[in-house]
Amino acid sequence: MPGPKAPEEARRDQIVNAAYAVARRAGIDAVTLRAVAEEAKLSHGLVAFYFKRKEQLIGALLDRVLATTAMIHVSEDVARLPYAPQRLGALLRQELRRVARDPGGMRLFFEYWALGVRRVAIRRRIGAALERYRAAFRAIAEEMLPPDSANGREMTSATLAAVAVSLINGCAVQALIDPGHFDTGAYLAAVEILIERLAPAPGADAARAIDARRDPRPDR
Amino acid sequence: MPGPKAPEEARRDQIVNAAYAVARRAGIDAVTLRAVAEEAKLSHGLVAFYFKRKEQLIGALLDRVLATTAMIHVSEDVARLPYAPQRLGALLRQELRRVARDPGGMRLFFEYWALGVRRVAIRRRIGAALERYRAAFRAIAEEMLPPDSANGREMTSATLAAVAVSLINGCAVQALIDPGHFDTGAYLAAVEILIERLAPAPGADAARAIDARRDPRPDR
DNA sequence: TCCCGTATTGACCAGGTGTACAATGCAAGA
DNA sequence: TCTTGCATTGTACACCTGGTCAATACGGGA
Repeated sequence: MPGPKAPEEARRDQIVNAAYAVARRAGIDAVTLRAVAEEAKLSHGLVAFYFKRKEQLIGALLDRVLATTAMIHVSEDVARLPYAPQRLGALLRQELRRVARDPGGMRLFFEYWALGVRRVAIRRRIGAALERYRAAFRAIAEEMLPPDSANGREMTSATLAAVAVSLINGCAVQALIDPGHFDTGAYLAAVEILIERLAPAPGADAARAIDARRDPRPDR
Repeated sequence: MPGPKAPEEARRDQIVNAAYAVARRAGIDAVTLRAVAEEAKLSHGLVAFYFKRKEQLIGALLDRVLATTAMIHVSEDVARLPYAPQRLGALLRQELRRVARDPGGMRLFFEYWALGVRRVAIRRRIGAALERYRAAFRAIAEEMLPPDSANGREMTSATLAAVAVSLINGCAVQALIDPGHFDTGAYLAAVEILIERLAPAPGADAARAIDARRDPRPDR
């Protein structure tokens, strides 16, 4: 099973790496066999040899894009926070920072999103990725909305997770298109206020202190 | 000003209409001079004659897309609502309904958004459209966040408007890619709960009951 | 009726695309 | 050393793109 097919797989990785570089630099439309081949210092014939159809190359590239934009990693520091609203806030803060730090990845994600509108295979994979993304928030949301039905009259963990994902993606849509007119720091502050309003946390200040220690104040 | 340049302008409209139809059916990539010409039952030479550069056709098409997706219309019914939170909720409901009723338009908007990432002219126009879109919400938000600084510690009308726009665009991103796993109705309900939590409207008994429980924020 | 100006057409071009494949290079085994 | 097998190359092809432009169709004055 774990055959030493290293060389062949390494070539494929090299090609996908090159495709990723091209896509970041000039967009998905610019990911042509020849452009990728030049980036990888190979002949375009070889690229076509390893990915029989261009669609396969685009699909392999999508793997990488989703891995870096729609994959959430709950760090130890975040998981240790005792109150769910704190964790939700910390996670939102983490993801919004990622968007601000690596806008290129998010741009690529949206380019694929638009592609997925017409191509079923891509659409399904993006839908699944978003579903996994929501699941990470849903786990936290379940703690925030306990059986106390008066608290969440119609609010379920699923919808709260969807709102959280909306806040991230919606911010990206606005911030990436004109960073000048969009204050991500203020946006994040507003989101945190919303969270407190939804489920006041006893130690909100503690959570802020932790984040402040790691990153002294976002721009202003 | 009302020059009888009707015929020439009518042709351009006809061409843009055809381009819009093609874009809705098959995406922006499919908007080629020949495809548009065929849709309009003209020769591709004529399309190229009226729009010297394809970029101009794409630009004219963007006008139409923005007019139907990033243009907000506050109806009389909504404007008559006495309390700002009510108007905010009604506006969000209206826009989310529009997204659900005409997904094609929103898809095109995002396709252009992705295009704008690389093309400055498009990016600027989309940025401006989003700014106008936010402005509509900002007007309402200003009423919701009066000089009562304790109410909105860091929350300004601008950021609240940005959050509202995020909720719409973020919902579209999730709902359009896999309508099966996304309950827009539940999402809207959650958003309305958030609004009540943020600024309880007189007459919303449930919201008041919750607030009575414990909401006065410990400042700082 | 002819005539003329303009709206319209269709052929043509240069460039770029994905794909196929014969021709090469090359390194390891006999 | 020669041979063999495979990774790699470059060429070729059919198609499509945006753009140009001479040739044409056509409709309304004279």
